[in-house]
Amino acid sequence: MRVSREQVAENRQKILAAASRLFRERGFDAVTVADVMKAAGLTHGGFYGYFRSKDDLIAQTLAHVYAQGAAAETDVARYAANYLSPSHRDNLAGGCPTAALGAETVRQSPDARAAMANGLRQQIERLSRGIPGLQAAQARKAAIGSWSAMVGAVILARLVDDPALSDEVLEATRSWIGERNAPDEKMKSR
Amino acid sequence: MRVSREQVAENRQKILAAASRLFRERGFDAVTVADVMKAAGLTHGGFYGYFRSKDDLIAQTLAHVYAQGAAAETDVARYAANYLSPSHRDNLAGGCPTAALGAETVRQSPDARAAMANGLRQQIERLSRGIPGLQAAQARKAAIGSWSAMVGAVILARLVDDPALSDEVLEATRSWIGERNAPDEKMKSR
DNA sequence: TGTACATCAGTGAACGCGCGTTCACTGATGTAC
DNA sequence: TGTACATCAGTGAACGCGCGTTCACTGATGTAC
Repeated sequence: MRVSREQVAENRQKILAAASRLFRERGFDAVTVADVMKAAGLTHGGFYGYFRSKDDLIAQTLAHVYAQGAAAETDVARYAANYLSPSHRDNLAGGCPTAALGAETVRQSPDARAAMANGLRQQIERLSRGIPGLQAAQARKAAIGSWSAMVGAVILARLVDDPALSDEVLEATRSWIGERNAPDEKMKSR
Repeated sequence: MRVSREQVAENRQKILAAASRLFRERGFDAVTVADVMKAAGLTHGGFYGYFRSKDDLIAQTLAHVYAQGAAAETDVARYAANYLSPSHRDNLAGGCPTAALGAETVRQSPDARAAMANGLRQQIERLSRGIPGLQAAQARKAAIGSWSAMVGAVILARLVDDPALSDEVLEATRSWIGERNAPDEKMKSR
């Protein structure tokens, strides 16, 4: 049964949205083409009308998720407070794709890695603008360091099975980043 | 053909060593039981004499890799310089298991997560001792923050397809951590 | 210490099963007149 | 604008294939005397 052009465009978005959530939640390998199509309300046979292969879906999903993520610009401390919250840690499917999928992407196709790398460049620039009172080069360095710490902390907090330690990793990293990027408070901590 | 007790113990070590390298290099899902046994010089059928299942192998491999990793204690700056080097980034199979497998471990068995969590506790304590001139609570916080940044930076540097950006992520994070933990140099950077 | 037998580590064929992918078919949409 | 036909998005069965796991068998090791 053929479907209208608008429906095709809409189905494409549904597939990408479903893939985006499922990949983040379970990882690339554990999600099947049939899982994605079912979550998008379709059957698996139609998949190859939209994508050349599962690898193609992975690359396009990453490109899609970073293309729409031009989030509002805040300062690093506020951004980190949200990023390093327990609710973000517990929200795998809806959370940061870099924290959920970054480590697996090393072993994915060149297109998938390129999409992830673009997401990283975008994020470094966004965070650089959110660090006040520093020269551009210093701000960029602080953005990279802060982002590394945020991504690492969420990954560590997620793998830990002890809730107290998991909370501590988030909170300690948030505080540590804050001291580093807010010169006024830095002195008080000593 | 039966084999001596010593040979059994040695084979067990070979299987764990092979699994440890292969898992870090390709991830848990992409490595097959047959791959591991072949790398250990055995055939796949014998696997279930050593482990109850592939999940059991994963958990025991993680426990094994963290049990032997009681590395010498250095200060954080020196540790970070090694950890954030291009050679560590490029050495997936022989590098840090947390950076290679941490993100995937969220979706693994409780035993696997417990082994990873133990590795994290061990690492936090080790790094805490490597931060001079701070109270215990402050040193622990700095250890957690520094470790988050190291793990995050290696993951980001590995996924990026642009060598210059990858090097920059490592170097910026190394420098950023150094400024934070070495009070003398911190002032010069402003 | 030497011999006879029981044990069991390792082998490789075989098993279900689920995956990515293909394909003949269907019927609603889009187009030509 | 209405009608007739071509197009093609979606369906679901089917395909190889490789995976984790099982199992009957082999023959060297360990043990009892």
